[in-house]
Amino acid sequence: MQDRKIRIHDVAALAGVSVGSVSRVLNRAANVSAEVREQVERAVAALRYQPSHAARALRSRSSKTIGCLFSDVTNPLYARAFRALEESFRADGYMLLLANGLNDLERERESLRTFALRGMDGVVCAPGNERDPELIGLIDAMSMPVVLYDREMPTARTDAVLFDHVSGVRSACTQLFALGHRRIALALWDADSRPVRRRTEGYRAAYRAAGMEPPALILRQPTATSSVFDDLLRLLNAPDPPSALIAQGTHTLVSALRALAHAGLRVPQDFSVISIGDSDFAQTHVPAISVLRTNAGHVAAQVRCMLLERLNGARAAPPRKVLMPYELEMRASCGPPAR
Amino acid sequence: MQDRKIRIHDVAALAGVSVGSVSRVLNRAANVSAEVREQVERAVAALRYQPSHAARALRSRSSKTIGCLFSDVTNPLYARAFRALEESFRADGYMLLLANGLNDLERERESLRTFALRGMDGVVCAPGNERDPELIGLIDAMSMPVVLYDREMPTARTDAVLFDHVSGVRSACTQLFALGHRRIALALWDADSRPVRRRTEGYRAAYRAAGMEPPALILRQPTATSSVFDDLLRLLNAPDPPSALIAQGTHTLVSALRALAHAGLRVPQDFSVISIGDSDFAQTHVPAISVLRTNAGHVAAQVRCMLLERLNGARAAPPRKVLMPYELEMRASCGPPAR
DNA sequence: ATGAAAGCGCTAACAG
DNA sequence: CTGTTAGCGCTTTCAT
Repeated sequence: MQDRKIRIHDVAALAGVSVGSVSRVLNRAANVSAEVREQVERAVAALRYQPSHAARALRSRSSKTIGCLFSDVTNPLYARAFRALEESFRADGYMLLLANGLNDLERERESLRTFALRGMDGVVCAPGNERDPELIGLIDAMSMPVVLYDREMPTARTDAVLFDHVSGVRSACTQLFALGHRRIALALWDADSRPVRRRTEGYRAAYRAAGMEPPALILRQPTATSSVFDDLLRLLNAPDPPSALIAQGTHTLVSALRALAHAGLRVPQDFSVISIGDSDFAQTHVPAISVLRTNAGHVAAQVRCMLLERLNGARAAPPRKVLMPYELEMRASCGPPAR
Repeated sequence: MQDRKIRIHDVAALAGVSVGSVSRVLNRAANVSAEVREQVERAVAALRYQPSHAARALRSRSSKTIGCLFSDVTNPLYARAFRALEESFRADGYMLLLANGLNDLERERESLRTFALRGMDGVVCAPGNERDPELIGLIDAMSMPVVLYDREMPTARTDAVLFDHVSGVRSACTQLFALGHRRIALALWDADSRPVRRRTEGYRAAYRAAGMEPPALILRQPTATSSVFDDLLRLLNAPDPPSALIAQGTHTLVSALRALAHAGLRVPQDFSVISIGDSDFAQTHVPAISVLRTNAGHVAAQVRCMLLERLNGARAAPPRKVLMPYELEMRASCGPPAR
């Protein structure tokens, strides 16, 4: 059985001090004599005292909990983000409530409402839809600080960490240009989301910066789990086929590799591949697949920093948007084009 | 801004009733006249009243929160489990606090302590180590109901949902026997965990039941992400090679497929493959890989049921262990052996 | 620096 | 069936 009946009062009694002093020792640790502190700590240890979280939350108006609203933890991107966030908030005594939005507006609204209701100290969220007015209104109305995770919402006056998709894709293209590639295919999901829009932007920017017209080699999948097999094969059999591919997501990557094998193309001798987003698969594939990836730890540290700053006073400061860089890790899947 | 100042008192005033009545309307909804209820509901709506979760938790001793301790959400198995649990508890107003144990004993202990401290109404956990005495002690000492997720802990007197690894692997073997296979390799991680032990057991049982001696075709990887490439290749080049493989985890599966391709074996014409655990990869691979899988939704429903039953009185009932069946979904990766 | 006392907002026990 | 009241366990003034 848990020692569920030991209250701060008992500790005070055993230590021979007042409950106020015990509370002071437990919390800010200022204005307490060394003597009292020691007595209290001894009593706490002896009784195995554990302060009641609920009482604390009620009185201090802080639940020491961060609400996370992601579309789906089953997506490794968010699973890693969650793990990193948990890690970065752990030392501060925060725990994370996780809710899956599943791209369902009503669900996302409900989760946000629940977060408000439960008095989350902060919220990090990545809604499926960046433009729903009700969702924006809800976020703007949140009384606790919110950080948007790679989302930009029209009028939401909140902080955001944004992945630098433009530079990421641009540098991948530039890298491939340097190897001699001129026709690079880009496979994305067809969602009208910031990441997809920005990646397209980076792709075009790279071509323009290199003095070329962006080619019509962008493949758009309807969902994250649809195959690019047929589409890529068509491109490969058309005149003037691509010699390289930048593919978003493991799923796309796998089906693309299958299409390449089917077409009799070897990686990297005949065709180069870069994946957006790292995975065990990309790492252990033979040849290992080059990837464009963000550092979940860095991103989480940034989120933590923004949230804690707001919590420590800067509630009304203007919203900040921080751009997180992509790293391009070149592995064996890239080489000069065949010829 | 959130309407953070509206208290139950305000609602009572507006509705012209007492706070007690408001509370009754909000909660059990018994012993309230239709008239009062309507007044209260009107007032709640008008004021957009949201009861304070902290106050509720403090007074009613229920946080409406379930703690989940999994080794790593980054593992799709647990990500899916979490999502299913969230779904099954949502309707009851529970939210889930998720902690990653990362197979680190100290971390797991700390998470469990935090769960206790924060007054979780229930806990579902899958510790990395099933035998650590301190962890067992901690779990036994939890004051709220705990459900072990595919773990068996020596003396922990808690409920558990257990996957039926024995029957699962046995049926996979039997299925392969029926196709004509006699030499089936089994690739597992080398963890001394219940799942691994049970799978081995099922494998042996299948052979014995078929009147054969279990062959020395079990491969053990040190970690979940190590490759089986070399080991499988060695087996394939040895005398009397296997004609089928049952592989645990996507990682193992991928490296195994690579080894098969390397050895010039086609799936399923020359070699059959069954994966333990489903994945996008298994589904979209060509040929699609047969899988042994559990239904996360059913499992979650079972967990919910066990937890709620305890919460509704049966606190002291003897611990129950429920075996969850594996489903064998045969896909294109299996066929009769070559010859 | 410390103690006493006043709540935080709600539920539950008890009157009526 | 409804109102009143006493806390849940803690933090935080306010005196001292």
